[in-house]
Amino acid sequence: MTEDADAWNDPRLRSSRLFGKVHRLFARRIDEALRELGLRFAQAPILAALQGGTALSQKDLAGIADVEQASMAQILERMERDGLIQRERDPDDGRSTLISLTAAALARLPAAQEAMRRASRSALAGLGPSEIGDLTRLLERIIGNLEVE
Amino acid sequence: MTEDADAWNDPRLRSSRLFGKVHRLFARRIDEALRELGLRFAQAPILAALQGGTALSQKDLAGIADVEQASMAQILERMERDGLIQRERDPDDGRSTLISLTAAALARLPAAQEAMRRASRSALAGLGPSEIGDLTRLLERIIGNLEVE
DNA sequence: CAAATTTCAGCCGGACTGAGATCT
DNA sequence: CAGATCTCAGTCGGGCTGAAATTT
Repeated sequence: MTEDADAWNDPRLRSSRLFGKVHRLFARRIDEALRELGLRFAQAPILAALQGGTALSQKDLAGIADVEQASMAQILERMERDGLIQRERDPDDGRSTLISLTAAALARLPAAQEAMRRASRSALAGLGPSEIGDLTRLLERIIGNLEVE
Repeated sequence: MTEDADAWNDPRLRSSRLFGKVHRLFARRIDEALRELGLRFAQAPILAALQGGTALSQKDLAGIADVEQASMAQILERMERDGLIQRERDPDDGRSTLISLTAAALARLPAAQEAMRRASRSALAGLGPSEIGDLTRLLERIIGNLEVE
């Protein structure tokens, strides 16, 4: 109740909190949908990239998922523990490991896709295609602002 | 390249990834702005709630910041370690602790506010007030969808 | 005493940084 | 040797569950 109390209510500052909240709730909703398949939201970009039996390096996957390599290493470690991926030494480059999905993971892909689509449809219920387009464009403009440093 | 490859590109599914990215980049930008003050983005709701010397319980702060109580306990633990808050037993309810900002934290509030406002202005550069309003409303509708079970 | 509230303790998954090891 | 790739260690901000302490 000091004289600058409402400066904390600047609309830009308020929106900064909303992104985290939407992200948390959205991820939780998708995780719930994937739980019975033994999969997680964070694994989605990997599943998509390696569908059909493709094999990629840890670095490639980090680039695709847009996370740091160390983060990707942790995710892959858990996926290996859970029998979703296998690693093999790259015959052409001894520094690198080639990662691919196991048969068990491949078999779950169609159901995973369907579960994720259902979850994201329910999250965005009531938003028309044009609103989703607007939202996506706004988010991408903000990302553009934040990626220049 | 299987026949369902483009199902991973559903606009709703793609947008689900954008929230996390915006949140990460936005939080990093604000953290950078606050670093010289020894503060963090996650502490902002606490700083706002306790400005002016208010004292609140851990549970109240968790509700205000919209995180679980256990998460708030960790944030407060770090803030106490860094000399930003002090705890005292609530005289009216022995189960509860009253948390308030130290003088050192109070002194940094105006600069922190200014740094956060500058950072969020740069993150949302090029977006007019009506676009920020649209964005906020869309985010709140999504949160509404995700909060009903 | 039983029930409710608050906090604490431990584990998990996801992300970052920075430093080191290993291979090209 | 320089550069690329991966590993390792530490930190952070979230989540969950279950136990302990204290009131009501």
